[in-house]
Amino acid sequence: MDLSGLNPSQRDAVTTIEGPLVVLAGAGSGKTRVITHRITHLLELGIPPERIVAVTFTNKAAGEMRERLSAMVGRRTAGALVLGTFHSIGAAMMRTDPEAFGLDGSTFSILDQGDVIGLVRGLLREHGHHGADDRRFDVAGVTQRLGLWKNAFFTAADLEREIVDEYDVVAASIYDAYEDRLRSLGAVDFDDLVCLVASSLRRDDAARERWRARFDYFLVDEYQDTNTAQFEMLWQLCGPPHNLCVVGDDDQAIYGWRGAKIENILQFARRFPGAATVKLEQNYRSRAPILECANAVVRNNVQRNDKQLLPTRMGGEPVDVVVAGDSVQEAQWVGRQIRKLVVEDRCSADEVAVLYRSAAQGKAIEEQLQLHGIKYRVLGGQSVYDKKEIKDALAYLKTIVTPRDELALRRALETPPRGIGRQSIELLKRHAAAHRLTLSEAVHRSAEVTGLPNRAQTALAQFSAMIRRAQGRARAEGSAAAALKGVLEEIGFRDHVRREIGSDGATDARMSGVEWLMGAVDRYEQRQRQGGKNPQWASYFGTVALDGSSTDNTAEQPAAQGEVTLSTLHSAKGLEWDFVFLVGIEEGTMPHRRVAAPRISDAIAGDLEEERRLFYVGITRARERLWLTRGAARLDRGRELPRAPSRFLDELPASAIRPYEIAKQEELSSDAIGEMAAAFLAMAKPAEPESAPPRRREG
DNA sequence: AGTCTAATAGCGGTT
DNA sequence: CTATTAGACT
Repeated sequence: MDLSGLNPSQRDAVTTIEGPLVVLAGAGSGKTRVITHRITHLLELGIPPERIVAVTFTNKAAGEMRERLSAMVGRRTAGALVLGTFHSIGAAMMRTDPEAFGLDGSTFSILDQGDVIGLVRGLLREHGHHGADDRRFDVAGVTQRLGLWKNAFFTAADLEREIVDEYDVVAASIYDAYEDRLRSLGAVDFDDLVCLVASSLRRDDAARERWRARFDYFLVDEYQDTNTAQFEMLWQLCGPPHNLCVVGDDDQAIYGWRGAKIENILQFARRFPGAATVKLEQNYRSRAPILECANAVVRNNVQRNDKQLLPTRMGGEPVDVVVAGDSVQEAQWVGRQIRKLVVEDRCSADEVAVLYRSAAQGKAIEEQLQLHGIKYRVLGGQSVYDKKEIKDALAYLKTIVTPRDELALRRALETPPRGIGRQSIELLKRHAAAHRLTLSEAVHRSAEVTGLPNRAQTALAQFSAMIRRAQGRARAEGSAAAALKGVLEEIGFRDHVRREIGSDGATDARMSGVEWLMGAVDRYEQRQRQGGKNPQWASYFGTVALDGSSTDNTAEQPAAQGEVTLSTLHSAKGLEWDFVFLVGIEEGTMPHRRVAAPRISDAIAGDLEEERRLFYVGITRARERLWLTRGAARLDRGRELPRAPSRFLDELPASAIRPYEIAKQEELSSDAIGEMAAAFLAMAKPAEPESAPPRRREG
């Protein structure tokens, strides 16, 4: 093992193999190198790859790590590592050994957030909570509570201590019913993928021993963002001698709102007595002024391990603190700076990022980049799989290949509207229950169901025949993708989408998303068949449900060269760029205003220290230069309201920053030039992808 | 049952 | 301004 490229602390982190170890890895301290070297080291010691478990925060990170390791130890070995998120590893365990985790078989479906909200809405109705139909009632406030309680392993009896507000009351009243409904649907939610593993292993000695015997070494990245259930899963899986290495940074804990416990990393040594600690404080990423800002900001937090980022890259420009007249001007200014960097200074667009607190802020920047003809990609925000048209199309595919998926079938029956409404589905369900049939079987025998309106009867017969044909075709041609395509054409899916959203341009954009989906399905299917296997649809849909990273249609294509990155601060964790713009550094946005003004639907109140860490994460993404921008006013519900600078700006050291005020004059003249240039480019070479807008704006 | 219109309340982050 | 939804209408 060549350790010459590592500093002494990094070497310790790589070579301390036996027993518990916590690596406190400051931003930019070479954490990724440490992790890949550590795994390589384990493999060189002769540990079989399938006995090493490495947990990452996202599936994307897992993919990148596998890629990196492939280059170091070969594709075969890297492919054999148990590498993924807590959720994906849990899902894999549950498919391997479903009985151990209280499941009927390996074909369970995984519900995403949207599915869960729909299911809970139904339960609330059934339980007579008509308040849930009140538009001010936030169903997500209930699902959030259900998830947090489940992750804390509360029983219904434990809940009495938890109830303090009306959302607690509502959530508690359906706590058990929710679980029952999941099981009766043969479904699990995201939390179950971790919780069922943890609680089953805790309860079942045989299963615990069986699973413990499979793995020897554990590594968890981003440990500061793990929750109680994830800790428990880890605790159950890695028995003594606790060969567990966790890597993280308490200053970058930003998922408290979803139940993550910063205490997991702060008190690691208490939970694992005798644990070794390694601190990585040398920063190899950012210029000194950027680190000065980062250190000065995060020092204001109380709940943290005291540490500093020590610069190794001296010199560099001060951090620019920029104020614009309003948010539009801010976006225009950022757009122009990026054009200067990318077009005039010929910097690679890959080295530029615009980061913001909430996903919606990206839109204004997108518009500006389109104006300048600069390509970009968007991280964070809604996943493609959360979009309605994608979920609808997927529901048809599931109806064809996994007809037992009741939620999907119901969705397919209702879209597009064909005279089969909630009432008819209720009748079908009752018939199914009475005759011990699945809903799908009841649909195919709808003639036997009494009480259905004529219109529904006809529609059901048609639907049934169509699905049967599609299933036959999928089998005969070996292509479910082709069968799906046929069905979508048959039901006039395109017209349905157009009806739902109105405009033609937007319809094109959405349909290209649907086509992308069919392509992805087809690729999966062909890959499986070439390998001589049949497609494992339940597992494929599980992967899809867990893949939140794909936020645009090009996700599966090789990364195009030269794209500016737009990202939420949460999604930017772990990434870095030469040039970073942090926009909207205003009170109410950063820190978010829900910290100061919480809602009763919030299951976890906002946390100012967490907001500060988020700001810190943003600052430490930058290698060469950093701009912190804000508007003195911002459009709020159609009204322009004044905005105060973020309190975090006051925490920056004067010696490391350079204030700048955008002049009205500058904004007007340069913008006009920008527009002319963009228009000229678009006209001069309309077919050239370089100058064409990368993403269609809708409408 | 499904469609259309009008009103209204909302603008955190994600596996 | 926008997405969402309640309620009237076909």
